[in-house]
Amino acid sequence: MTDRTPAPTTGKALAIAAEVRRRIVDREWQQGDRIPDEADLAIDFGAARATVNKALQILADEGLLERRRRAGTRVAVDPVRKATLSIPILREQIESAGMGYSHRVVAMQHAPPSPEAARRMGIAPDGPMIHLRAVHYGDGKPFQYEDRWINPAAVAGMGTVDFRHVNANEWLVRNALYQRADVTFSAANADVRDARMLQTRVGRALLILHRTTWNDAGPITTVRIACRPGHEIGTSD
Amino acid sequence: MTDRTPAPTTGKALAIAAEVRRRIVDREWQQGDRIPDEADLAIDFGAARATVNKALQILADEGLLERRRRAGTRVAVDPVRKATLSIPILREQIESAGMGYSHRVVAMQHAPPSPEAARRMGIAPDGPMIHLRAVHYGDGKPFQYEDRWINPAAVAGMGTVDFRHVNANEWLVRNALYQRADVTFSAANADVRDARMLQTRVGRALLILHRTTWNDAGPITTVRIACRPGHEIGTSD
DNA sequence: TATCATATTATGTCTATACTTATTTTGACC
DNA sequence: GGTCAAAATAAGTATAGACATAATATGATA
Repeated sequence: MTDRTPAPTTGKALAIAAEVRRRIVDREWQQGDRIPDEADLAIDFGAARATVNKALQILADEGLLERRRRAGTRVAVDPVRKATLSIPILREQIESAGMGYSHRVVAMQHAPPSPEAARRMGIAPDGPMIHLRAVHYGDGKPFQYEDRWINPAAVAGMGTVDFRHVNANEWLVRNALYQRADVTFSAANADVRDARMLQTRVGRALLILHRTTWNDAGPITTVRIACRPGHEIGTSD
Repeated sequence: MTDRTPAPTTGKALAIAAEVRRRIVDREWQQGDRIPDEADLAIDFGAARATVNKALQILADEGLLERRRRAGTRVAVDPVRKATLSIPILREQIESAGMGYSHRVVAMQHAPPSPEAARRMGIAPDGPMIHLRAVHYGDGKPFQYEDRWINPAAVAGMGTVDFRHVNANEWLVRNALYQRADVTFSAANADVRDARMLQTRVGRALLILHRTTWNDAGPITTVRIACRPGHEIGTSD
């Protein structure tokens, strides 16, 4: 968090991107300004146009530039930069923190999805699904309580898996690659069940993460994850 | 094969990426497998190696492939795919929902940062900063309560701005481009002040967003945003 | 003056080639 | 068998050239 290399200058394209970024941040090129075209920049920087193109693409992806054919490249007026959020497998997170990971399935049954689960998956609440509730522990202390619905129709071979003994998240990550995912953050006061599972008081504010994934065959799984009190999830860019 | 175009496959590189993604998702190439090298794929797909390289880079960025020089390209064992989180300007969010936006500064003073603010900015809590508290409304109802510290040393010309009348977030977005940002999500029970500002009860679970930005000159601003009860922030990929 | 077809232009994309770099293979040598 | 240096290899990156495409600028026409 503390080391902040101002110029990650490995590679000519990245060096050019860094220099252009500096000019924008230092307001040499102001918001809304048209910047020189790729051909000119290529001459200025002594690089091929393809290299300049790559550099400017990077900055456009960051949201710092807006590019349109023929119209040229402009510094974005409202530079909404995007942060990348990666949700690692909890086991790895816990183990990389030097703690021992464990995991306990609290309940498992076959049932039609709850109205909310069906809404998140964007389907009618009819077909039977696997309903799983589990707690993840680090060094014996509860870290996350998950309430998950799994659509057996979405992945072949799911019928033979006993999710009472297999970590559902990890199995799904490895065996049911999704094509689209949806993640939302919210907050909720712990209800009786949340409080019991996470060993905290009813009413404590919990960070709630809803995650739903889909593939060709439809929704794969939707899960509500309640994080232990005080937990933070961060993205850095 | 060729008549099946379900994905927006404009561009040869994107088409190749889509096809490789399909092979992975359909498990023709399994996790951990080494896939053919760029030169072979270039022949298979009838493309230049640079084009295949671009396609595979996309998938590596998505987290679906792991690439190492000389060692080749493998399907990721734990395909942790990344979601992109973009935090738009609240005014735009509210106005695009067809609501009227307004904004009220509750307090503004010059003071050394709180210990927590200093910690988030990674500095010693000494120099004077601007401390601002404001509420953002949509159709007169409170949407977010923000508690912000601004470092006047980080941006030239900040001294002349009266943040009582200017939207600090928008001014900063336009005038203090950052080079690094840090965003974390957490949850908190509304304290007396949160509850008053957001017109809710003490103890309600609130989604809290901490956001800190830096440039060359050091930290620009750090803000704690308390969202109205029930608010969700989502990312989709 | 307004409208529409045409030319122009900046970015988008692909290609072929070349060279660089990290890593693994190999093989000589002890 | 073990060690280490050299060869081989696959990705990383850059380049010049080419054509495609979308948007703008221009000029002819009504």
